[in-house]
Formats: sequence, C-alpha cells, structure tokens
Amino acid sequence: MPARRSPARRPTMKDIARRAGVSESAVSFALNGRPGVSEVTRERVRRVAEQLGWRPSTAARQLSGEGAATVGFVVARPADTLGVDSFFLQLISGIQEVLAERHLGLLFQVVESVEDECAVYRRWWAEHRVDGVLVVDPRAEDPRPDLLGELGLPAVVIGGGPDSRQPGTSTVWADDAGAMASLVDRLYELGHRRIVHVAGLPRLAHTERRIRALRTEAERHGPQARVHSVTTDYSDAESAAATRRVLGAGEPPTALVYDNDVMAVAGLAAATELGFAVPADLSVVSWEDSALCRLVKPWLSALSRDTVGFGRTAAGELMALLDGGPARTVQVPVPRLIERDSTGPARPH
Amino acid sequence: MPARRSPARRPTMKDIARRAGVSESAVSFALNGRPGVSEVTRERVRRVAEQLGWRPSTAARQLSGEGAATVGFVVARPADTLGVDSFFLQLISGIQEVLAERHLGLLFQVVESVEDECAVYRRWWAEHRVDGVLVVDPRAEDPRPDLLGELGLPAVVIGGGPDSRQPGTSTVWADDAGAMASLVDRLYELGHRRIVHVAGLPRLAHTERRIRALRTEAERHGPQARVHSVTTDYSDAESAAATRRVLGAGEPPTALVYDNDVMAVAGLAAATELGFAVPADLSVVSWEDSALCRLVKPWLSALSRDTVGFGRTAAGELMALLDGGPARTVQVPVPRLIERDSTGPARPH
DNA sequence: TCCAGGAACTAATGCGCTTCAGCGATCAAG
DNA sequence: CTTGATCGCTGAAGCGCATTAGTTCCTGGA
Repeated sequence: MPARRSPARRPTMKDIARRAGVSESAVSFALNGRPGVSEVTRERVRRVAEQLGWRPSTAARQLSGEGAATVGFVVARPADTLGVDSFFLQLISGIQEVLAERHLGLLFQVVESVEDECAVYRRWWAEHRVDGVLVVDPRAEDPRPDLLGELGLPAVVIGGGPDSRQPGTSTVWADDAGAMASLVDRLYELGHRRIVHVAGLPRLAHTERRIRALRTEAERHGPQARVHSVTTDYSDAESAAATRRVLGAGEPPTALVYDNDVMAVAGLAAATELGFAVPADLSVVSWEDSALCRLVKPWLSALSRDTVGFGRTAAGELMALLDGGPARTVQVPVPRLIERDSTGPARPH
Repeated sequence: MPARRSPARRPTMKDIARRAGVSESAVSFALNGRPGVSEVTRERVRRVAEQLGWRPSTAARQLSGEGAATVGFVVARPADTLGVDSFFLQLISGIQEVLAERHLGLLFQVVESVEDECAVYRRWWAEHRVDGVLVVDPRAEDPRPDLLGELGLPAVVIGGGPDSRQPGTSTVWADDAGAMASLVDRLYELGHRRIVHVAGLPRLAHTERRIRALRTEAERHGPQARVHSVTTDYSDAESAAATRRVLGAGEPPTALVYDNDVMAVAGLAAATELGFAVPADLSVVSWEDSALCRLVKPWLSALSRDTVGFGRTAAGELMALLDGGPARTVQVPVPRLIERDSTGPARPH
C-alpha cells in the first residue's frame, strides 16, 4: 500500500475509555443505553465519544452478535432493460429514506438472472453481509422466498400479491387487480369494447395478476368484450412491435394499456405512425406515471402510484421484521388513473 | 427475536478445521494460498470448505486488518431529478460488472446535498464500511476530494476533468471540450450560426467545461457566431421553460444542444408547440443517447457514449487504487455524434 | 552420527466490540 | 446490626479470521 497522507486512525472504545477514565465495558454500556452506569458517567462518556468523533465499527459489532447494519437489494434485469425505467431509482429513494434514519446501509447489486440473484443471497448470507433483503419482481414459482426462508434471512417481497404468503417474509403489494378493474370500467364507460393490454415480462407475478384481472373483467362485462393481453420484455422495441401487430389486425382495439411508461410512449409513437389519431381513434394508458408521460404529445393518461412511498413502506416492513415483528402482508394504495389527453370516448363503430 | 425456521448456522473455519483434522491456522493458510501447508492438505481443506459452503465472514476478515470488501457510491440529487435519467443505472451496471468479479459489494446511498454526501463518507470511514468510493457529479470547489484525501479513503472521481488532479484520488473523464468542439464544427458545417446550449446544473464541473468549451469554439469561429449557454436543473420543466424563452427572443437560435436526453425531449416538445419544425427550422441535439431519443418524432440526434463502459473503467481504476497502484487520470472515448432526424442544414436567412 | 535447516503444522495473540460473571460499596428490610 | 439486594463498575471471554511465533519431524550434508 502506498503511503497515504495522514493515516488518521479511527478512535476506538479503548480510546474513549482511557479519556473518560472508565473501563471499556462501561463505555459500551454507556453508549448503548444499557444499565450498568450512572447517568453522569454515561453523559461524560457520550461527550468524549462525540468529541473524538467515534463511530462503532460495524465489523466488530457484527462479530459480536449484532447484525450487519445493512440490507440487500438485488435487481435481476439486463442492464439495458434497466436503463430507462424510472421505477427502480424512485423505489430506492424511498427505501433510503427509511434506512438513513437508522443508519443502515443498502448493499445493491445488479445481476442477469434469478439464479444469479439466489447465488448473491447465498453469498451475502454466508459472508454475514446483510441483515435482510428486499426482493423485487416476484414471479410464479419463485425460488427466492423459499431460499431466504431456509437461510433465515428476513425479507420483504415487493409487489408480491396476497397469495405469496411465505413464513418469515413479508409482502408489500399494490392491488393490481383492483386497479385493472377500475381502469376497464372507465374505458367501458368511454365506450371501449376492444382493449389490448401490452404487458411486461410474462412470468412476473404482477404481470400475471394484471392479465388475470383483465380476463376476469372481460367476463364480467359480458360477451361483447374483446380484450386480451400480450406480453413483452418491457422494452420500447417489443412494445412498438406488439402495437403494430395488434393495430394491424382485422378489428383493431380502440384502447391500449401499457405496463410501463416507456412502452406506452413507444406504443404511442408506433400507433401515430400507422395513422391512428390519439385519442380520437385510439386511447392509450400507461401503467406507470412519470415525467415521460408529459414529454410526448398528447400527454399520456396514466395509472399513478407513489413509488417513493412504496419503497418507504417496503423498507418499513423490513425494519419491523428486523425488530422481531411478525411477517405481514401490507397493501399500498391502489394506483389512480390520471386522465390526460391520450384517452377519450371510443369512436362509434 | 421470533423463532425462525432452521437457524442454519454458517460454517466457520473452526468447522472446516475439525472436519479436515487440522488446526484453524492450517485452514487459513490453505484457503488463502499462503505457504505453510502441503498441497494435499490444501486440497483437502479446500474440498471440505466447498462442501460446507464456507465463505469468509467479511466482518471477521475486516477486523483482522483486511478491507471491508465493499466500495461506496453516493449520489446527491433530489429523488425526482434522479428518476428519469438513464445515466446512473447504466453507470452502476458497468461498475457492478467489475466489482462482481472480485466479490466486492456496492454500498449505495442517495442523499440531498453534497454536505450530506460528505457526512456519509465520514460515517462510512468511521464505521469501516468501505474500502473506497466512487464520486460522481464533481463540481467547482468541490469539498469531497479533499475530505476523502484527509480520511485516506481511495476514491475515483467520475467526470472530473483533467484539472481536478488530487493526490490519492484518480479521475475518469470524457473530453467534453473535444466533443463540444466537434459538435459545433458540425453544426457550423450545416450552416448554423446561432446556437444555444441548454446546460445542466450550473456548478457541476462538466457543465462548466461544456459552457467554457462552447465559448471557446465561438471565439474560434469568429464574430458572426451567436452562441451561448443557459443552465437548468436537468429537469424537463426547466428545459421547456428555457426553450420557450430562447425561441421567443428576437433572433431565435437555429440549433439547440441539450445536456441530457430528458431535456432534449422536453425541449423538442416545447419547440414543436411554438411552431418550430424540427429539423427544418431548428436542429436539436441531445448530449446523452438513450432509448428516449428514438421514442420521439423526429428521432433525436445525440452524442453517444458508452456509459456502461464508463462505469467499468471507473470501477477498474478504483480496483487499481485498492491494489496499491498510483492515482491516475484516465480519459474515456470522446462521445460520438449520432445524426438522426433532428439535425439538418440551417434554414437560409 | 549429528546437527542445521526447512517443511508442515499448531498455539497464541489481536482486531473492536458485546456480554456475562464477578466485586466492592451502598442501602433498605428484617 | 446483620443480611441480602441493588447499583456502578471492572475483568475476561468470545465472535471469525489473519498472523506471528513456536514446535515437531524429516531430510541432507559433513
């Protein structure tokens, strides 16, 4: 190692003990709010610690039984799919707000596949790196909750749905089915009978929930409904392709619902190119609100939810779990439809 | 703490020692490739370790002098400014690729201000949490390199520019000045003489470099050049406002250069709304290429750079620093102009 | 035949912290 | 006035690993 300026040794509890004229144990008791020292000593120790700029070494702390003061967050998506989506960074912002209060760190990792993600969990567990993890993009037959349960690693599944109850892991979810129901109701009210849902990755839990909900709604509304879903990889490319395909069909839909903002914008562009006027010929809805929705003309109507708050809630649940609370399933507010300029009455047949 | 299923104790070196019938020290030697054990013993120990799924506890390792096996990454921007920008997640992807090879963790934090960022560095340092950090968004009179030098925390400044040489911290940068020069040259070639640069946050180092470069270029091209920069907060809102302002002026520019993709798209929309045809009346260039640039009509010409590679390079430099190498200043390839449909010859006066 | 020297391994120590078992001193209860 | 309990504190052990200082055994050179 090359010589760095001012090695700047970190102060330890021993330094505090010496300066305060007490034993190390007393320092530990004082600083951790444990009984065993008088109030005056406690206060004196605190002052010395502060004056020295002392902070506990997480490593030492962890080695003597405490946690790692860190939670893990893995996202398994290819780098390019990750890029444009505003969802993750917003979610992380919310998570951070809660973690920062407790001085917990966030260990973040991007991987390619769920298998890699599981490997990361195993490594983190074996290396004692994290006290708990936040899991996103749950899917059908997901190996992750089982693995985390096996490892005894507290976890919160984000977007899991009410069915995904696993002992030891909490779930935070939005009622996609309810949102889909009210969205379809509204489109019906506007006269739309042929609706296509351009969904995201097929095996994700919330994708499947939305698809199922759409089907249920269609059945509820009777036989004249002509609705269906197509799945994509969330990319603008597949969205445009899917849009061209469905709009080129015999009886094109009069309303399109996209599972994220990027796809909605790409779809809008594709539709416009094909000569469809929005919203006169075609209504377009994005299932994710962001600045993007107001960057295109016409402004996109969107299902809006508080993503930052979503992250906050998830992190809060993890905190509760780390504090020894029971695993729970909590629901965040249902996304609300913001009607802008891309939706309107269906053109009469 | 509630009972969790299968506490699943992590195996330690002691377990390995017992199973392999040797002392703990022998295990340590064997597993760390140090001399002191025979090849056969080494191999046996390795097998036992693997079989037990052993991984070194980072905490213990760290406590006995090794590093934390973690690097830190702080971004100081308000949550909403963060959202749409594809830059950060791409950068992180690149960083991760390098870190993953070495099994290093990435500790990530979002804060509001540079002061908060400094506080985070201090805390990380005092808590022994990271071996080094990656610094983004360097600015004029930046307190961060000094602080990190003082703490002896190896750091790589991303986007620092050649001037920001600090002992102990490396710099990875793109030649914005060169890119600006070739961009202006090209616009001149197309006949543009009135150019406005809608820049990002005023105090950021690369913003200032670009503004300075633009001025230099203007002087080089002589007195008939009418170019200037306006600064914003990178948001679509400020971009649209700035665009309306400059286009409403007496002699509106014939070319607009935006410091990121979101602003370019917002500016394009604003210009279109004011009745400017792109590229007939007005050329538009984005200083950041992303899917967004091909989501709008016309497709945006953009300065494209390999952001993932940028992250890779930065992480690589940090690795070199951690290995005891000297601080360096390395330059990544100059962004290249991808001419799509938003740029064309200036309309003759 | 004896010893130097190296190879292969063990024992002991320390990193910074928490925690548990003491241990005087003080104090209320019997 | 004695007995136990309680308070305020100290000493020591231990967490999982790296490392240094032994220790034992073996080999080869004289």
